[in-house]
Amino acid sequence: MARPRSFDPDEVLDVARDVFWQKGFQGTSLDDITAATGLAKPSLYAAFGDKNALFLTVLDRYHTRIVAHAEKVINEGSSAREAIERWLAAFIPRCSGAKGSRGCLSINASADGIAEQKDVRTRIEAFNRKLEHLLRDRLRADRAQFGAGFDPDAAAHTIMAVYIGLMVLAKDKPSAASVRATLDQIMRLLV
Amino acid sequence: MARPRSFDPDEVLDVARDVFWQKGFQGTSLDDITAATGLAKPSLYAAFGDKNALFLTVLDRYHTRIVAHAEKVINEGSSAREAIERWLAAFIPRCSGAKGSRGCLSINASADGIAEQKDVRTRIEAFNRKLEHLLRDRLRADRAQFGAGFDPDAAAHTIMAVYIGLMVLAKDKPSAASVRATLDQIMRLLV
DNA sequence: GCTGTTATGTACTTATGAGTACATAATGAG
DNA sequence: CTCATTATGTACTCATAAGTACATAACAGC
Repeated sequence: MARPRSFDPDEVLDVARDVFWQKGFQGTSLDDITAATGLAKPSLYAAFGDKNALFLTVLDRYHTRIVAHAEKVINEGSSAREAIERWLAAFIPRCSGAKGSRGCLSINASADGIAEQKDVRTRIEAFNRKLEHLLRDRLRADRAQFGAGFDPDAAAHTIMAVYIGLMVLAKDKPSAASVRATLDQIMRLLV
Repeated sequence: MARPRSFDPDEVLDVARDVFWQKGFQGTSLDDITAATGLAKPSLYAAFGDKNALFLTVLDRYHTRIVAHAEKVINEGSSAREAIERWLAAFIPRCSGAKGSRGCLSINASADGIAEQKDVRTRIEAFNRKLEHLLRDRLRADRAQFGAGFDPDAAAHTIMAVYIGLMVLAKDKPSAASVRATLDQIMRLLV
């Protein structure tokens, strides 16, 4: 009924995500995004609103995908311990070597000034809470698989802290073995 | 021999540090700093160079102080375990409640775009490495205080990951009890 | 083809922020 | 007191980046 879009919004959002991921929200200019996507500013504004709204959309997609994956992996199989180990191990390639050096978009945003905005802060906190609850609920459900002194809630929170710490340390491009060794340490808490 | 400074550079650096700490490097304008310090831009430039150089000076001071404190506490007393616990416990007020919400200047900088600069990245990595080595060296020196399967290097790295993770999670203003519980989990690795 | 509608590209406005020129003020030396 | 020297405050320049006005292009329906 009128001129159609010349681009796929999903593809554009993925490209924008990569730019934000690498440069941070404040470090990214709209010109960076127009250059990466090939779109002109008016097209971006028409499709996604201003820079803030675009970032929120990107961040939501990022969160949604990670949560969906976690929801699946953490609840898979009969052993809570093995499920969580599989989930953590899957992050090794993402927080070691050159590929890891960009860290995690959400955690990067958390330190960026953008997180002063309520909208962003709320989303990041909800994301952290969601992951922690997935871990906690699985550990609680299979509480019987662990020893007497085991505390599912504290363990879940500690795994989150390590997960986040590794994502920050990822910027130093550690070896996969180094990350693996840290995960092994953490797994010692799940007994 | 000429007109003297009207301000104490150390005080100004502390104020500038607080502004950078709260708003991040990219989120801080020189006007923010002039407003907070009461100094005009030419005075800042004459005393500390440009925004970059000022930030590097601030960051170095921050790192130096934390390392000096760690060097003292971690090597104090006969028990490596207790020394490290004391060191970690001292951070509880800094990564819980309202006071914790600014996190750690160094870790914030790590996610800020400023860390793309070699100068900054190098300093942050050296700082992380230094803290980790203090932990590692103490654990190695008192290796005999721990069990057969204990791995000082892996333990040191894991403590660093948790430390960093807690500093990031600090922005969510967790309770001191929550942080304490996580430290208790980590201390279970030092046996 | 013609028309209404929506997308696109160019070129702008506007704001903000880094950095500086220059005139002035405050000191110590003589 | 006078001068050389260094600090300060005002007011600027210049670059960058967000957001937009407007003319034009591409489609659907008639």
